[in-house]
Amino acid sequence: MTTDFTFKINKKLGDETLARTGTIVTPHGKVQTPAFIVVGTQATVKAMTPEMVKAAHGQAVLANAYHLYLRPGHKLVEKAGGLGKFMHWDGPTFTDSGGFQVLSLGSGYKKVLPMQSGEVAPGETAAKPNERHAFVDDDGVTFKSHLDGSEHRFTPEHSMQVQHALGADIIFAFDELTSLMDSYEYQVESLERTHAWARRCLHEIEKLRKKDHARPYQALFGVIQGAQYEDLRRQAGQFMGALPFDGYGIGGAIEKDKLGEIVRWVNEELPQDKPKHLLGISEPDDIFAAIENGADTFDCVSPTRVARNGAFYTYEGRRNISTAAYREDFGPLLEGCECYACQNYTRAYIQHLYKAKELLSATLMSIHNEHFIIKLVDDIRASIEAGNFFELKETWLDRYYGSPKAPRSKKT
RNA sequence: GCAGGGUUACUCAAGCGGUCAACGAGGUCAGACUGUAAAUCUGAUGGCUUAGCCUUCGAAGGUUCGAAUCCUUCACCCUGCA
Repeated sequence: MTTDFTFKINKKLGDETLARTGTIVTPHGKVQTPAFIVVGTQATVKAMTPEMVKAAHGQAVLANAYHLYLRPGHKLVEKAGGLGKFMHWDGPTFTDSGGFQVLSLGSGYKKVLPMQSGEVAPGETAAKPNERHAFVDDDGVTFKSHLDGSEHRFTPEHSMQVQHALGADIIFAFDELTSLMDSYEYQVESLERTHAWARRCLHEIEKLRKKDHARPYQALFGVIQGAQYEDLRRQAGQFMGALPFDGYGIGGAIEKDKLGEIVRWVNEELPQDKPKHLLGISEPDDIFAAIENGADTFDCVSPTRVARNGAFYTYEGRRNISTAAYREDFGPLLEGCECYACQNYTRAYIQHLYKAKELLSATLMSIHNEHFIIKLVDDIRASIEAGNFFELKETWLDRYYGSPKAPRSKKT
């Protein structure tokens, strides 16, 4: 079995930061980092074809093991020739482990993913047992399917088997994602569990790699948890850093104000020569903060979700297309933008599509938003190469968050 | 001409003596969305000097402590019978 997965650092910004550029090589192609990885949970980037994703300069796509296990089934995807072949995406692919659903269907059920600390009694979790769809124990997680209520069990071994069948180039260890609403005591307990699971994932993937040695190598990324606590994050970085993962995910409950710090804590403990993926983040200020502190890749549902719900990115902040001001605006979503939507359609037309609930508005807005965030990360990569990262950061963020009417991202 | 039914806010539509500035839906306006239970959710939607006040339920008059709700007349619409 050959390890056709490598990561090479191309350029470090300097000694004062952890920012760097690099190249991840996978069996399905390269990813130039920093890179924004487009999310396609159910083996589709919602409202977009893979060709559109490519045209928006998407380098890789991330799908979800939990969703594909439930439907259409990981075995079916395997029969189809794997995730990429199944969805007609020939570039690099990632899969998430189902760990996020431990939170979204469990502790954080109906609470989304709060980016601020809450107050919960010691030992408590955010959601009460009777209001959740996922139940964690030391061995794994029992889910009630959001599709039909049927019961399913995910263990670290099972997540590896599912992700192995899906066949993505980069897969994630099964972790427990906690909420900032959970108590410190619970975070400690959960972290121990995630670490025990990490070892089991490594063990299982080794078995699977040996069994199917002819298959392309799947890189396994361990996930760093520890919520908003420096001691836990550093401890997690040390523990996971000592294990033979191909890269690392930085996940879980991240307090927005501390995002840069948290990424730094973790990256100061982890081996420098491994790629770091920050899970589920794409707000511009967060991206700058994360890259400055050593994150190499990101993924996030936000660009497409927000697009479907009528918001689009501009250099002056995020705007809602439905607003009356755009009714007779015959300019593009963003002046000068090179995406397909901006090259061919007007705000007035897209507003009409959105208000008429026409599917095409989701497509056009998604194309624009993905293009915008991908380009932001691409521009940041170029600025690191050129040595003007901090100039870009200052002017870009000032314009985005400082412009009138721009909705400032929540600071609480 | 006779008999019956109807007219409520931008639209549709509840209400049938006080708890009604008036349910609900749509529309409109604004906002949120960070490893997707999300093409979803939240708020506002008569006016104002907004913990209160003022003006509204086809029009005018009346009954009543009190009327969108009851009575009278008028206007317009619908359905039968002539």
